[in-house]
Amino acid sequence: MDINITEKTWSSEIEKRILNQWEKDNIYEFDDKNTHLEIENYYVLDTPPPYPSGKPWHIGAAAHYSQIDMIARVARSKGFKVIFPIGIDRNGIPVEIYTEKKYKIRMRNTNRKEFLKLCESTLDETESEFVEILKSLGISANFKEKYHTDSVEFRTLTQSTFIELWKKDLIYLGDRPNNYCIDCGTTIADAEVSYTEMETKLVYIKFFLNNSKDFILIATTRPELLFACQAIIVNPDDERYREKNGNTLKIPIFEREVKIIHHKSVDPNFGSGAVMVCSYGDLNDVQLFRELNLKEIKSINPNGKTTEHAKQFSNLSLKEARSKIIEELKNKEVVDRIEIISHRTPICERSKTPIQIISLEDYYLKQVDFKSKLLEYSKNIKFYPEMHRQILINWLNSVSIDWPISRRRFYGTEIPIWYCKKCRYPNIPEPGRYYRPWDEKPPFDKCHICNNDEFVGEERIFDTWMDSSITPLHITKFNKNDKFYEKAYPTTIRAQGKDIIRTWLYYTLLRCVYLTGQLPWKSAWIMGYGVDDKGEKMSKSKGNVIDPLPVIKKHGADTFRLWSASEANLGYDFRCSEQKIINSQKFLSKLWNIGRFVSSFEIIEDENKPKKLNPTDKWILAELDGISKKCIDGYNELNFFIPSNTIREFTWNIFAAHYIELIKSRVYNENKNEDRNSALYAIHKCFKSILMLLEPICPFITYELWTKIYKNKKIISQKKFPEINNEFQDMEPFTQKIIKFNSEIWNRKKETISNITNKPLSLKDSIKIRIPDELELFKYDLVAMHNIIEENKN
RNA sequence: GGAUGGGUAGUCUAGUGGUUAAGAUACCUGUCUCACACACAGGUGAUCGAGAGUUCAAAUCUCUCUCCAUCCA
Repeated sequence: MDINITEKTWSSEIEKRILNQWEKDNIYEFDDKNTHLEIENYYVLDTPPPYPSGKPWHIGAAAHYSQIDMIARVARSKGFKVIFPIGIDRNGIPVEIYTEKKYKIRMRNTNRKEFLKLCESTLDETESEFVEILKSLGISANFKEKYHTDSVEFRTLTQSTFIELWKKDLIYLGDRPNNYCIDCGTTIADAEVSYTEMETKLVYIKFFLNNSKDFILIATTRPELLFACQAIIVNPDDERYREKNGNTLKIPIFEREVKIIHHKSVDPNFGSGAVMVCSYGDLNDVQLFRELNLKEIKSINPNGKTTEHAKQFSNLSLKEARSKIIEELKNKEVVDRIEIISHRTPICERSKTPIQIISLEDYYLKQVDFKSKLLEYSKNIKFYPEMHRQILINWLNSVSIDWPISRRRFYGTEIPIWYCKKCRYPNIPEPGRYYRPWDEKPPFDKCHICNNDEFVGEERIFDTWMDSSITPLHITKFNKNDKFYEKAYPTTIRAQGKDIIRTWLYYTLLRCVYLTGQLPWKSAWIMGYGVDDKGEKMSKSKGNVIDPLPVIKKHGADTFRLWSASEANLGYDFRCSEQKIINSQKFLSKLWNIGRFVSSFEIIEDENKPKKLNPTDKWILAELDGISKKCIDGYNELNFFIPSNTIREFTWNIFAAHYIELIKSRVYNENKNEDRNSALYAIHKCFKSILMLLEPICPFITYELWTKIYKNKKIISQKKFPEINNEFQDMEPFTQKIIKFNSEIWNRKKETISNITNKPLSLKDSIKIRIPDELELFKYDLVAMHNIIEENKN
């Protein structure tokens, strides 16, 4: 009866040793050789390639990856061969901005090759650290085949698939107004725009009716665009302006005439009820220019300066132009008043700069025409949880322009195009290798159109979503290993956060359906985000972001994983508080100590199951069946909230609190009789099941306890969930009765003051009480547990 | 303005028609009881956001309102 485990608490220090052991045993071997074509049941995960330069890392993201790993472990427990790739997303603006800051340089003033090198080394540094965190969390991904979205291989795929889409006539060059970030110097897609409330001046300007002293007031938040005004619109129902339709007004300073036009989109209650339409103040202006057939006046250059149309105010930054124009308006006494209002402003998601709308030539991928088809396709995706399907549907319904895919940046996959110097025709190379048109000669001699032999390489790169929208193709070896691709595609599941449904999920759907005619995945698992302790989203601007690194270091991976599982209900946001994390750690300690207790008794395996089981043991086995089913049901829904809380509740509040106390006298009994064996059988059966059920959530502690007590590595090599046979189902109703009776006795002892010690009775003191008839079956264990001296039945 | 999710003890979370609304944490009182003081036992604490309706029965279904979070105009 020795305790085999000496340490009194579970320490996360042990995790490092276990990780080494796993690496040595190569326990995820299949994952490493994922070209086993003879194996039938693949489970392919399409996981989010994390972007390594966003620091500090987000605690919600760490929880996210922990849970993705649980998906993989559940699949293994169900007997699937799991393909769990891990990619690192390295393309894009964040690393460029980070590098600019780090070296105090500007991208556009730096040699392109030099700049790319600096970005690469920045990424290498942060990546290795980042991968270590993922590994230390116990992520069972295939790190040996880790991929990078900026590798030659991946970029080849991005370019090849682009060329395929080009050949399908799905890409075109368009000169149209679009979201533009002055700071990043590039066009950006709607999906990359976010919004913030900003205080701004609402300027009331007098516009005079032609050659009269009558004027009407125009309220605008964009006075700097005055010179690009092409119309004034008013609501047709607005009494003030009903008569003015078709009249002309003179633009102050610039002395140009514009018409007043009725339009129902004007809110008469905002400002003065008269709105100037400029190219372009916002997306509404874009729509009005199209609808009213107005002639565009280019107001802002790509460098963020006013154009020559601004006359004496040209070549000024928007801020300068704004203040100078307001000043001049004041001088001319045409400013009626200025109000400060709070205004929802679109900003660049990456640089947080207000978005401008300007016209530039960019490449577009058609998507508007394909919307309804995608809606149809998406019906065949199973969503975990179902409620988040709506986010995709809403986004699909709101897509109104095609996807601009070209970016005027450096660190990304190059657009593989060479323009003929003579006829300007964009020549496209054959797919199959990685091209850098700004740095290399074209792989052809003559222009396809005019036979000229001089070319200019395209300098722009792709939107990074062009890379990450093909992860399902990359991981299934699309166009590389047809046999493997046939088996692995469509993948089993896409796991991601709900915040990137309109980007990553949507773009992947679009591109993969275009390229393969099939859905990229059978199901999509959508996680909510980690919010702060007040329930608000974490963001750098609010300053409430929690860095997971110190938390993981302090409490350990299993604690962190258990916390994440028991805090985050499927698809819902979850709060992050250290107190909750500490609670998870306490449970692991409890489990560890139950393990110490269990480990001190000999093991009776299933093949030696005693013929006759004691009722108490039957009862706990019945209870075990019940909670096993609940856990497995939760796992089937990929909702780790259910098993984590169910296991905790059972282990702590039933198994430890009641069952173990009930059987102590039998298992401590020196006589190795049948009753003792019955208890030993049941206690090990329960404990093994607890470990098996908890393994996907807490792989470290379950591995350690299993190998220590059961002296084999079955929990890893032969992973399975417990079988449920409902053998003793009729015992389940006793649970509440046993708990109630035990509680009664503990209460009674507490209320009774001992004559000897003058204190309440200790739990081991004897007590006179009558055992109710309904608990007659458990009499032996109850008497021993509470030291009951039975009262005679009258 | 629209969409989605939510409002349950001081705090967090479970609970989709049926006995005294569950758990965690915090707080209070005891106990070092041979696995565990990161523990054990006990206790205080909720008119289940507001109002109306359906029903024998509502935290749970319907409607209206209100507040919060997130996303989109």
